[in-house]
Amino acid sequence: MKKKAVVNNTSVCQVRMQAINDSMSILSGKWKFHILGTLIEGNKMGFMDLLREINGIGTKMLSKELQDLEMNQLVNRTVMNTKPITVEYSITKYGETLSPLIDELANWGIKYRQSVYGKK
Amino acid sequence: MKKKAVVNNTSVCQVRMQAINDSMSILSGKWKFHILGTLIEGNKMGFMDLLREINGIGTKMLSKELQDLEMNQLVNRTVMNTKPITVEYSITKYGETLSPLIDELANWGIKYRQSVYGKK
DNA sequence: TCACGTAGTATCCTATAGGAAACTACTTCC
DNA sequence: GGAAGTAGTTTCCTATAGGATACTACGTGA
Repeated sequence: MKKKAVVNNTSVCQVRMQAINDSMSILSGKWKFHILGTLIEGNKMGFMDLLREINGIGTKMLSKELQDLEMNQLVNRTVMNTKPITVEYSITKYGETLSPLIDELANWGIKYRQSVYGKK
Repeated sequence: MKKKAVVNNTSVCQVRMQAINDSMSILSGKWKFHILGTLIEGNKMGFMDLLREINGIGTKMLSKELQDLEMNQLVNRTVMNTKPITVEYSITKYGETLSPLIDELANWGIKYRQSVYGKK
């Protein structure tokens, strides 16, 4: 039996792997999907709105993750010149392209839970 | 201006958040998507095949992640009674339900890369 | 007998992710 | 003047993810 060559270490597979790495590096961490998901369905939210809406997140993480997402053009941050200064976060058009991915992730999780606890 | 109540802290949103948490806890880590993706397109692979195919992974991580995935019924591990003992890893029917998610992730990453470096 | 291929385990180490809590700074309401 | 709401920043701490390396154990072919 001869040494089996590496099956598919070029072109398509490598591009795919790289693509998955790219996606993961941008969407990594415990909170990105939650933040994006929340902004997708409730557009225009303040920092405190997000903090209340996303169960368990703290100010440090929210702040840091929002900066990451802004840097990657997935969310907009607009400072409003209101009486007490407020900030509006919203999803960008580009961020909206993540909608199917997030839906897929959520739906898979729901199906998973059903398969574990039995559907009722 | 009255205190704004929490917008949506029940039912739908909470279920969605929980679902995303479920998915993420199962698919967490640097390598799960790569392993699953590789097994989806190249069914029946040995440990060493995977090690060679997945660029950058080491034996410890591969072993650990495969155990996780097996525990969650996403991959099958079958010990073959061949001359030198070999092991066959393959994706389960249940694991295949992740195919659209992985495709979505990969395609998004590809589009992202194009948008950053310009399409050529 | 020794190198090589199979399939992992075990050990050690480090970087970072992420939580808790306190603090800043500004404004408005009471 | 003080509480409370806005939007964060800073500091400190710890758990864990993950890499590198070495090792086990078994069988085969030269």
